[in-house]
Amino acid sequence: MDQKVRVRFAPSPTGPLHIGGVRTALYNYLFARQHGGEMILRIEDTDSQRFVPGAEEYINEALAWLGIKIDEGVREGGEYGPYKQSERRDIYREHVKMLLNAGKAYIAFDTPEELDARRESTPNFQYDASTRMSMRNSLSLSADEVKELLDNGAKYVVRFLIEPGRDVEVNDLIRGKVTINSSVLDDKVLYKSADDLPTYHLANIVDDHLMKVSHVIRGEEWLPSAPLHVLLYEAFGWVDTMPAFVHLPLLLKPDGKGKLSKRDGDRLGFPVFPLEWQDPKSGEISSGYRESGYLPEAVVNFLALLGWNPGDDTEFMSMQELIDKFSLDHCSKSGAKFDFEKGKWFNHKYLQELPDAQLTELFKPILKENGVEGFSDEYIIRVVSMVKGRINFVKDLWEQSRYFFVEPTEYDAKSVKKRWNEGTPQLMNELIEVLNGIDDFSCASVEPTVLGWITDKNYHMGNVMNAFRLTVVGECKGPHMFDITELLGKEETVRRVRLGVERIK
RNA sequence: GGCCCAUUCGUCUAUUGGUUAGGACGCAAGAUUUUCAUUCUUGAAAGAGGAGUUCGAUUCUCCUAUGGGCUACCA
Repeated sequence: MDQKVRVRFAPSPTGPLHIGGVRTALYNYLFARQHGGEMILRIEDTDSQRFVPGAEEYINEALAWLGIKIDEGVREGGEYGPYKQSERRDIYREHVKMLLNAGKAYIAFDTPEELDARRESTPNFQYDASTRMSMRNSLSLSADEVKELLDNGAKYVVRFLIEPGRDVEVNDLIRGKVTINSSVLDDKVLYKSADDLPTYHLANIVDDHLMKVSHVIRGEEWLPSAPLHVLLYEAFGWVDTMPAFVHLPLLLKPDGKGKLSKRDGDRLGFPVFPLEWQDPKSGEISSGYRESGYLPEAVVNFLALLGWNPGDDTEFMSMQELIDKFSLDHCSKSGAKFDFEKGKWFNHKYLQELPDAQLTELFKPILKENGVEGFSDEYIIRVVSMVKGRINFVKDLWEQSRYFFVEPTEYDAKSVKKRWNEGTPQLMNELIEVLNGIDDFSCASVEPTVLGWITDKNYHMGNVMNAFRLTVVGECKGPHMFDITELLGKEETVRRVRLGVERIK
């Protein structure tokens, strides 16, 4: 690569960053890091109508949480700023003027209402070479008329003049050559006088050029307008430094039709946003991966594999490994359905890798929420090490281990029916005596004693042990029984067996 | 409707003209166990359809079908 790699992630602050956007950011980041290049975060706030307060902060926080580091941006600074499009108005005005003076763009006065009316009356209406002379613009109107409208402060837009009948080629690094005829393109609005802002297309091209972007890596939804962008580079005379285009396949709904959207999360019960988000207007809350107990490393790993693979069977990769292995050659061309189950599995695996002490720190706030206090770190760490194998999320820790902190108040009906019969209370009373006779309550000491008692009396191992478990845990599940009793201690264990005898019917 | 992109197990994907079409999630069965889970082993499961090109196509070309995207003074 003769040119320094510079990529950009350019979200618009119209809401929380979507998980598909996160993946685009991630691929940009991996590509930049691998090539020793730079990553720019540009805020594309050219739609004053859809601006949502808090969205920009959300984007920063989400990327930081995931470990996607930005080199240049609104907060980071850089020599090609400002990095927020609403602060680049002068630049855009100047470039619009360049196009206008060169005769590559023109001024149009048609109001939104007029355009709607035209679309209504003409099927498949398109503002292009075939129709522009019947509209109200600087091409169809006389110079005097145009001047008068302008002098009177009429609202206008600037449209790109597209020559029909030309095959425009876009060279996409994932898809290869994509050709489209310019006749199917319309004279896109480049600038609106109403808010003195450009539209995406103009701002995008001007900024990418000025910011010396080498690779435009973005979602596939931009592929149809890529030829327009190529034409814009031509119109400005920037073809020599035009960036390479990469259009990533989309993330699709898990259950069928369309691309993954905001609503799918709540409908299907998984987050589509990295962080929890509360809509400032409606107050509606959308769940986030962070709040749902996902580890950022797991989210990154899982997301990286949705549309890319390392070319072998490797599945677990740290950010650094992803950076080393990433390649556009191994990006897939087709959309990927979002498989939430696999995401869960990734989190499970990453949770197992986490040191117990660290998991414990994540668990503590949840304990507090459930009103549990006064247990030592050492105790919690031992609990965590015992039950972590059965969790997918940090929050699962509570359900899997609550009996270590509070006595059971209910006993699982199914287990009671299966494991508790008339003779059981008597059996448990005997067990209490056996337990009372043991001084050293470690697993190594209690286990042989209790098992020996069962064998000597010729009792049924399964019946006794399951009933025992029922009184201590509340249901027939959990780690090795004598590991539980060791941690609970003699007094508490005996107390629970007694309570069980009283309560279970 | 028009234009563009795509199409391998249910899902994510490997295989870039010659493979018993591989792996992972999920699912099922078995092993282990005093329980549940973990874990381990095994299993079922795929190249959309039709024409070409070729000695040979999942792989190349075309058509059809299906899916997706775009078609705003949104990005």
